[in-house]
Amino acid sequence: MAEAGSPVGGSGVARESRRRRKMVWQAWQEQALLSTFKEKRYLSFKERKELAKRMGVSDCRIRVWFQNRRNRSGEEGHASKRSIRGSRRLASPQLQEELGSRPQGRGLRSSGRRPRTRLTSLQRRILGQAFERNPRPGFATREELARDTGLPEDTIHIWFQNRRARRRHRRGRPTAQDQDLLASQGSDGAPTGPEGREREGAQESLLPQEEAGSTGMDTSSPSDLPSFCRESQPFQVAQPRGAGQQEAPTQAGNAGSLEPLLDQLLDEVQVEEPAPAPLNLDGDPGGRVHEGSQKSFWPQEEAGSTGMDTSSPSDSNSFCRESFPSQVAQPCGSGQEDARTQADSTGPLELLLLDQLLDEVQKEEHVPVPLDWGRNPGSREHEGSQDSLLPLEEAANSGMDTSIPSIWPTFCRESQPPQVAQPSGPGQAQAPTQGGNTDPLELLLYQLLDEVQVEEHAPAPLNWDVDPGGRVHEGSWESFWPQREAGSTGLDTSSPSDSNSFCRESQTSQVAQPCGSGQEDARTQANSTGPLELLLLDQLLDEVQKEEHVPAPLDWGRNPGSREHEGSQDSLLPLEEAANSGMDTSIPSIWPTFCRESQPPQVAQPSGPGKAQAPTQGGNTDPLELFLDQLLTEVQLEEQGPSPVNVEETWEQMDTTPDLPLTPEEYQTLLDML
DNA sequence: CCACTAACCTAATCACACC
DNA sequence: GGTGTGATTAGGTTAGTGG
Repeated sequence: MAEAGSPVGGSGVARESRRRRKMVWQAWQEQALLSTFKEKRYLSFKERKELAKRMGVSDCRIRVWFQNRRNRSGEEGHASKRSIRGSRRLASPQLQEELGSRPQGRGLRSSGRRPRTRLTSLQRRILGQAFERNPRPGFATREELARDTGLPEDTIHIWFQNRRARRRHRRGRPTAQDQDLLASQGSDGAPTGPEGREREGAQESLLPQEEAGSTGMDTSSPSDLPSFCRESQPFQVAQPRGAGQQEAPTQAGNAGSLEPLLDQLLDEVQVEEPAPAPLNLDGDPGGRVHEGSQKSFWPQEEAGSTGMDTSSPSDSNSFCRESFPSQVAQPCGSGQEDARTQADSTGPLELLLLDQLLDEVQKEEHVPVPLDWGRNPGSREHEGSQDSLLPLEEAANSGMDTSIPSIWPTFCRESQPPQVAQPSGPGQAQAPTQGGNTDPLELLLYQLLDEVQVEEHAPAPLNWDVDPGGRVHEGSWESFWPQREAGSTGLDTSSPSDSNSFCRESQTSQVAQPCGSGQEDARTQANSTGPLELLLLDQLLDEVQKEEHVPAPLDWGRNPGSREHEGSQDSLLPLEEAANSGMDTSIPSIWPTFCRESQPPQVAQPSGPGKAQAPTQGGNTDPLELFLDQLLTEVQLEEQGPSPVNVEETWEQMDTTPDLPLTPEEYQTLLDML
């Protein structure tokens, strides 16, 4: 979501955090929050959603803010927040009720709560498996799961909280043995605090044998090695402390009977595959956690070397750290660690077989087991929350574009405002095929690009009305409530249903947030899920488009320079400046880049490399492919050694392709950019 | 270093669906 | 009514940021 607030963490190369990027409220936002808080200390789900929508942030931010605010303003009418544990409850509902500040009093009416999410078996399975791997997923992992399941990240978060709580509850307090063990590890039994947390994580992680045993497994088997061992996660040692171990995978068991067994089996299959990244000792199996791992960042230099704009404001680091959903299809699993290790180590077939086995055991009939559903969310489309997902048919009946590639889950399509989800938008995936191009590389390129685009360009309609003209960012609280203003701009301000909105929300974070852990995600995923060529060629297309003064909306997902304007108000590019930079400013600035994208760029595209946007008519001797291959080769050669590209020679070759009217100078420029 | 505070945690509880 | 589980709460901790 294009949150109107700004992220913090712009200074220097900050570490990637397992946490959601910290929000820095703008003055007007804070004013809005305070004002609302004065009136109501508790917001119903709808109110929260509404406020979030108006403020251009996700509602979980609102929830957290109110949570913290209540917690810190106890003196305003509450018993001290420092009240002892036992009396904790006295300060809550009843007191709130007395104060009359809680809307529903005891027992929130259903209308005041988020509609209960009904998880499908598949979603449960996904989450369950993720939980097995890591009961405390970090933000990035939760985002991954959110994408995989089609659930809001917030819901994922809550699910994990509940799951942990219930597991603890079922296990009961640590046994004397456990306590002895813990004591031997220097724990003091406190449930919280740095040591407490660490120990708690250890506690969870030290129980698997017991659980494995309870499932009837041979606990002496090497396969019982905790997942953190298999994942080379010495979190008990390497994890500094506190939340640092949140991502540390534990192999705490599933309370179920057969499921853990099968999950374990799945793990073993994975273990048999190539060894997991052993270098990631920072608690992130795939280097995703970024806890001290330089590699896990999107290094400026790397970005620069790819031609990305690395001159972005200091904030760029932080906004890049933001949630970043991997724009490219992710492998299944709990998180990015899967994206890197599991993706490599677990074949879809294995997942399929095991999933099927799981299905049979669970007698979950009629649940389609997608082949590598992690990469093909389309299979999951119908698996989403019943409350929140709009059935495809319904979406189609409502006039929505349902032809968007299956990579985009239903909730995404749902969020595509009709005026946005036009054929030429993300749906460009069809363009090449419509053009009759049968070139496999190009088709692949288009396909992958479109899938990436579709994910990257998920619209955040909820928030556009917040800032139709960028005014919201000017800090006027008075002008903040935007509904009517948005309406006056002609934007669709019709309030979506709650379920829709929170679905959209789950995705907006994927959209507007440029690229978060993301930047590297985009890159690594591109690397991991697509051919290397994709990245290079994609970049090339970007540059060509820029060169030709064609905005490259398709790629802002990989181009922080352009994506910045989606996020914080600090990074909004004035129209003027945008115009000067060659951007298409004929479209209202509020309309995200991908909207401009819907103005068929492929039509306006001149010939040449830029025509990659449009299907070529050629056959196997497709000039685009020749051209791109040539460039790719040259780029690779250039990377390998100092041997300069022979422009003239290349040009001669290119010259044989009638559709590439680049001059040698232009071509050289192109190469330079690469 | 310290204050501030968003993000996160646990524990308890509510609310609702399902049996 | 019991159970399971998603959602919410209070109260506390963690960690990033800025003074």
